Amino acid sequence: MSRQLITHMEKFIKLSTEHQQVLINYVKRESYKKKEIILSSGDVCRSTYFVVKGCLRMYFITEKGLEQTTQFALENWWISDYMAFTSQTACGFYIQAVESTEVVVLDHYALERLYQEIPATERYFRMIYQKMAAAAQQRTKYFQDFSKEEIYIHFSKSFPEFIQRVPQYLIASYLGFTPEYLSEIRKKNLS
Amino acid sequence: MSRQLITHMEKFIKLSTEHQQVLINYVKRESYKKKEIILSSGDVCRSTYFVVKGCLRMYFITEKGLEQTTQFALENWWISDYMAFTSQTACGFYIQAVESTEVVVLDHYALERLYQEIPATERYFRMIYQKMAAAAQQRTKYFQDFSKEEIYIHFSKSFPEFIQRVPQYLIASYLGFTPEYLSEIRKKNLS
DNA sequence: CGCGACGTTGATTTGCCTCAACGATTGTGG
DNA sequence: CCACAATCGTTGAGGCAAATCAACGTCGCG
Repeated sequence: MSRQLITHMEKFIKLSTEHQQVLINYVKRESYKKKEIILSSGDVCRSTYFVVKGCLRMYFITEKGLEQTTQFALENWWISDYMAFTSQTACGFYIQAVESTEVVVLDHYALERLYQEIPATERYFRMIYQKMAAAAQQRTKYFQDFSKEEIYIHFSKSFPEFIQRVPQYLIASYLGFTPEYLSEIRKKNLS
Repeated sequence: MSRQLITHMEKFIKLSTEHQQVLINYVKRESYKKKEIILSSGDVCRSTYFVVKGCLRMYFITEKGLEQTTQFALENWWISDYMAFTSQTACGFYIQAVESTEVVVLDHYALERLYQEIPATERYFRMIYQKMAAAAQQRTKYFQDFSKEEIYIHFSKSFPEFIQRVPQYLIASYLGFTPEYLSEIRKKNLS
């Protein structure tokens, strides 16, 4: 149900039952199987996705032809290509289900209507984007401060659930190094 | 004057002259000389800064004791440690003037009042943070896709004004490599 | 004019990648 | 339910991009 999105929004703003109904009418629910592609590079990015259950990842294809993961989204996270979503143009990323995943889909047109009909949603997304900007600053800091080995150790302590749920080669791809090197790091740090 | 901030906001939202006055009463104007520190790591991050004229940079001190630049802010950009600003806690970055710089300062308390008194500001900042999130995604992509040499070439083409205004060792620090290596790249690519 | 900040150059070192090969585990069709 | 294939993780040899270290120009400013 879209209930979970409403619960999440109510951590930030109040929504009357009437407004909740408006919201529900504007969103879609979708399910994806493991490895299914939700959005392809080159498509117009019409939607932003809220993960209800499961895990998505965002990646792109490098000049050398490798998949490079840039983000994961677990439960209660939003994910999209925000540059392409904002301008409703072709996006430069893929979004794929890491596990079988249920999402709430909010498309650009519906969101603009929401902002008009429920001004409080403007506040909600202001806070969500603010958290994203903050997280990006922290991420930049860690990536510049630490060696690849330290990045892995820091990541595995900060987000142990990812180590459980996500295959190692995707972790490596996200952290910016090769599966081989990750393997070496793990051997050195076995506890 | 704070006029420039209002002009910037009016690219995104409408403000009555009355609201403009409210805004002006909530912000401060400040000037900083070249190399002056605006915010220190460890301070509570009470404000967000809008650059009217000049250039600021954000950096932190690495474990090895080096200054690592994470962001620049030219005219019409906002800058702050958004994690620390949101929670009103000690920040992990420094903000320093690269040139002599004039800013509009908006502190946390004033901003909360603004959101209440002028709901449209919520929309404005939603859009600003959304742009930041989008920019962070693009930046992550470039940094993972390109070699350091390609990063420099891409950066110097995308933001030629930085190459003019900002000393090379700060560019190097921002792009994540040493001044020596930057020098080598420049020699190879002189046109 | 002199000093400190900035940029350059070259020799050496290293963190991490590339490539290739081989186990282990998972999934799938017969 | 087994055989076989694909996917995933590990290991090791060799190589390269970029860092480190040290020394030396050069420019702008007090």
